Amino acid sequence: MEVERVVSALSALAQETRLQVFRELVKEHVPSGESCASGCTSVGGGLAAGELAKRLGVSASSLSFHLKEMQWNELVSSRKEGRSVIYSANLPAMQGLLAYLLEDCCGGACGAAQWKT
Amino acid sequence: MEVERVVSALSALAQETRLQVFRELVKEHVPSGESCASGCTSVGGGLAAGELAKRLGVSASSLSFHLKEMQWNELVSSRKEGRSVIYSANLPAMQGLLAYLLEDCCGGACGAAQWKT
DNA sequence: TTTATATTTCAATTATTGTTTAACTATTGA
DNA sequence: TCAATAGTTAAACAATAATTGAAATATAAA
Repeated sequence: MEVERVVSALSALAQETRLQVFRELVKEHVPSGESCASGCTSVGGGLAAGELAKRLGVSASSLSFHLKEMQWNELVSSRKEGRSVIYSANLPAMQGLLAYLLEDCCGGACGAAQWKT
Repeated sequence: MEVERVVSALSALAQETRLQVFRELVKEHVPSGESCASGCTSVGGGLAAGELAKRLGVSASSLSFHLKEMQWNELVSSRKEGRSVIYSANLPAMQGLLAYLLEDCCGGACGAAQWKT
């Protein structure tokens, strides 16, 4: 991963609303392959933009701005469902970012911290 | 770690010059307890502000601005040596940040990614 | 259809960041 | 002491980023 992309991805997380968005979406994540329990409303996991806005207490348009930023950086992806847009966390992207920081910014120097598998 | 501090630390890394500074400093890191090889100029590891500025090709004052930001976020620390100020990476802080992201932002969901010890 | 809901887009505005230049402080060495 | 070196600070400016409110788009429901 080149420094420029890393900086961009970090910027996408370095903002209160966006970090909260990511945390909410991780909570709602449903591992691919697994089906969710009965009563589950959003097949495939994720949250509608409106639900996110409600939970975080931000305006729809402000949230939309932030989601766009995160999507550009591939931290989240979206799908349309009815009249909602469901956003979900892109965990592999986060893994990639963490792997870079661990390897390139902690290096061998960060003895205790290792990436397992 | 509370979200606010995490956002602040991420912001400190989410900038080209500052990320490069951190990478340079990690390269120059000398694990505490270990002494460096003969010919080693900077006992304790780290780099002088001027040397950093030269390597990254930024002005002294601009670098100083960025170093202050990083120091505020405890990503680097400094000591005075003669008329130089030697900066070094604060790896435990980086570890803490990565631990937070791994646990709170990848959660159980980030199956493959684990923090070892 | 018409109306209501969900979300995005745009323009205007405000707030936050980063760069530059010049002045300032501290330390060393002639 | 005086000049040179190493860094920091502060003010002015430029560039980016975030919020707001209104208008636009798309889908669903009456």
